Formats: sequence, structure tokens, C-alpha cells
Amino acid sequence: MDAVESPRSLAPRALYQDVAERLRQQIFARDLEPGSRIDEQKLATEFGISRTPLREALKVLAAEGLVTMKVRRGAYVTEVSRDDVAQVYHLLGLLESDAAAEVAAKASDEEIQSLQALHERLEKQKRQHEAFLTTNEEFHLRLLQVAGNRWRVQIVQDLRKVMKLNRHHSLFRQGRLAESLVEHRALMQALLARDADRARRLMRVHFDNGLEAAGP
Amino acid sequence: MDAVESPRSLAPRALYQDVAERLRQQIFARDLEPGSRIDEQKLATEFGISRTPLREALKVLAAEGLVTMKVRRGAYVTEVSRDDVAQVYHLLGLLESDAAAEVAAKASDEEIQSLQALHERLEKQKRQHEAFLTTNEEFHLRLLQVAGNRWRVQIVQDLRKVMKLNRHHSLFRQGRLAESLVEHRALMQALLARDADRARRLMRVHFDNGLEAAGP
DNA sequence: ATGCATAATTATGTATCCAGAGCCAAGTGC
DNA sequence: GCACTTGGCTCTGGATACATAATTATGCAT
Repeated sequence: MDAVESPRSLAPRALYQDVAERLRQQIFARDLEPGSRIDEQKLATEFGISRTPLREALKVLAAEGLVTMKVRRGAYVTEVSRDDVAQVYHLLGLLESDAAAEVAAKASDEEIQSLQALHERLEKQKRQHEAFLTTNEEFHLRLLQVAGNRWRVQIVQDLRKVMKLNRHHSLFRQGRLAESLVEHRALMQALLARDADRARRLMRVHFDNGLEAAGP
Repeated sequence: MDAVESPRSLAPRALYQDVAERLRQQIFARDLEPGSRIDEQKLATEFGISRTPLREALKVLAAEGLVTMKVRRGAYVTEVSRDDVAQVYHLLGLLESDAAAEVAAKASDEEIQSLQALHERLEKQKRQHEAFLTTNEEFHLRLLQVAGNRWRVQIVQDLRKVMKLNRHHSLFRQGRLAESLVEHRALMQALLARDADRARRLMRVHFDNGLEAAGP
């Protein structure tokens, strides 16, 4: 029987959520280019679903900032300007540096250790670009979770999605990866030393440098 | 039976957006209580619309954090704990204090003046609770807009919506309104003096005090 | 030839319809 | 008498059909 159809009966998530995730991937992969119009009918057919769940997914993505809805003119993949990148980077730096300070001040030794473990994995992956990016993201996410403010976690994840819209990923620049690793190392030292202010400053610097690397 | 129907043809916004706004109001007014289930059929009938736009509106509210969707079990008005309030307040303080610093450093004289104008209106409304709240919100919003980071504006507005879910609105506490006004006054001084660091600190204090007033 | 107006086409926005999952109650069996 | 199972009802989730608005193209007039 149809091997393609996933059994909705066992699906832990609603269809519109799957569709939203699928759209995110397509957007990040530049399969759907920023600024381009999203043809509901066409996509629905392509996905083999009706327009209803697709539209609901688009509303979710719109709330995340990945797509922009224009009244009676449909959905468009959000275009992020150089300026937007700077603004989002600024917020990420602000939120994550605050989180770093919180972690240094309040996290348990075990939690710091789990971060240390991730950092060590990062050190070993300095030659594997793709793996490095993944672990790097995991590290930042873990730090946020340890900091323990679910609203902040949500916000940062949404902002990171927006960042992915931009092709100028800071870690793509030659040499930035190594620099980033050095900064992470210093940050880990501050966390282990429970120095909240230093951790905050280092994380801020980390992001400022990241922005500079992404910029002109 | 069409006397009630508003002409969608002239509507600048889609129906689901109107519905979302209406739901927000009902939620903020505690017409829909936190934790309670949202009966789609019932509400759709009550609003005189079909379930489709209502469901799209619910997806938007879910993304904003006002409602929580449970698979195959419907939508529930989000319950915010005392802890959530503290976390959200922390973020608001972080984001707005940064915005205040930015304004002090970079805003034009005209923009600072427009803030000053709002502040003066606030001074005159110290006896009118409702009006004070409105202008207060307007002031904070204007400050964010002047700071000029559309992502931050969006985030803060969403967080403020979540705050409204909680009945313990800080400005409700006796005397807090007057305190708040004093803090605003000091903040305006810092902005006029272009003292970014002082503006940042004062805004932070403003929010810390607000949280304390809302707290136990 | 160019500009404006009108009509047609296309896609969005909305409503109704159908299927399936979860919950509650009642009945039967142990 | 209590517990477990089964059947029915209600509500969510998805599909389809219909109305409406916007855009584009064509024709006519200046």
C-alpha cells in the first residue's frame, strides 16, 4: 500500500505542524527564496494536502517571522536586510549574554559539566564544518535551557530561525570558526569560575565578533 | 439575518486577524479564563463565523503564547505561573533597558521630545488609573519604536500580552503608580541628558520595582 | 500611440462537509 | 458489587466547494 502516506492516526503532531517544519526546511535551504511569493494551491498539491493545514502552517510561520502575510496578496518569504541581521544579532547577544551570566551564577555543577561536555565535542569538530555548526547550536541551546527561562528559549530559537534566512552565516567566513572556538573556551572558563559578569561580557563579545564576521 | 455582518470588502485586515484580536480582548478581560478549554464550535457560533478563521486565529494566538494547543484535544487558554511572570518581567527589563540606552545614545532631539510629550501627559493622568495605564503603555511602545529594532518591538509586545494574562498587574498595587511616575521622571532626565548607561540602569530598576510590586 | 477603463482570470479568503480520535457511559462478566 | 470492555456521541482535524478581491490584459477613446 501507499508507502508515502504517513499514518496520521499515529502522528503525535498535527499535520499543520509537520507542514510548518517542512516549510522551514525549504526556506532555510533556499528552496523557497526570500521575497518570493508562496503559492498556496501549488504547494498544497506538491505536498499532497489540502490548503487548510497549509494555511494554518503559514500563520504559524508568519508569527515566527519567517513569512510575511499581505492582505489579499498572499504569503511571502520574509526578506531580511543587512540591517535586520544586525538588529537580530544585537538581540541574540543581549539575551544570550544575560543567560550566560545567569548560568555562571545559578547553574548546578552537573549542568555546567554538561556544557563542558558539549564544548569538548566542539573542540574535536573544528575541522568538520557541518558538525561544528550543529554542536555549536546545541551548545547555545543547552546554555539557554540551563539558564531556565522558557520564554527566552522560545524567543532565541525564533530569532535564530530568522538568522538562518540570511545566507551570510557568520561561521562561514574563513577563520571565524577558529576564533569562535577560542571565545567559547574563554566563556567556559568564566562559567566554571562562576564569574557571571565575565561570562556576560565574553558572550557579548562573542556575538559582536560574530556580527562583524557576518558584516561587510 | 445579515444586518450584523460587517462588510468584509472594506476590511483592511483579514477576518482571522479580527477574530484573534477579539479573542485577545476576551482573554485579557478574563472572559475566557486561563486553563479553560476553548470550544471552537461554540465560539464560532457565538462570533457568527465558521470554524476555519477561528482556528487560524487560534494558531496565531498559540504562537504568541496566549493559548496552548493540545493535539486532538483542542485549545486552552495559557496559564502563567508566578514564576512565568518573573521570567517575562526579567526579559522585559532586559530588552527595554537596552532600548532606553539606545535611545539616549542615538535618538534625534525630536524623538526625545515626543517621548517627553508622552511623559507630560502621564504626569497629568496620575489620578486616572485607566488612562494612566494606556499612556504608560504608549510611552514604552514609543521608546521601543524610537530605539528602532522591529524585532525587539515585536518581542516586547508579545511578552506584554503574556503579562496581561496575569491578574497581578503591577500598577494595580496601591502607591505603585506614583512610584512608577517618579521613575519615569528620572528616566526622562537621563534620556534628555543623553546618558545611556544611566538610562539603562534606571529602566532596569523601573522593571525590578514593577516585578516586586507584582510579587508576593 | 498612449492612457484609462472595464472585464476576465487567478488566487485568496471563507464556509460547509466528512472522517477519525477521544471521552463518557452503560452493560456485561467475573 | 466492581471492573473492564464496547459502543455511541462529541469535537477536532482535514478536504472540498464557493464567493470575493486584486491584477492583468485588452479595447476604445483621445
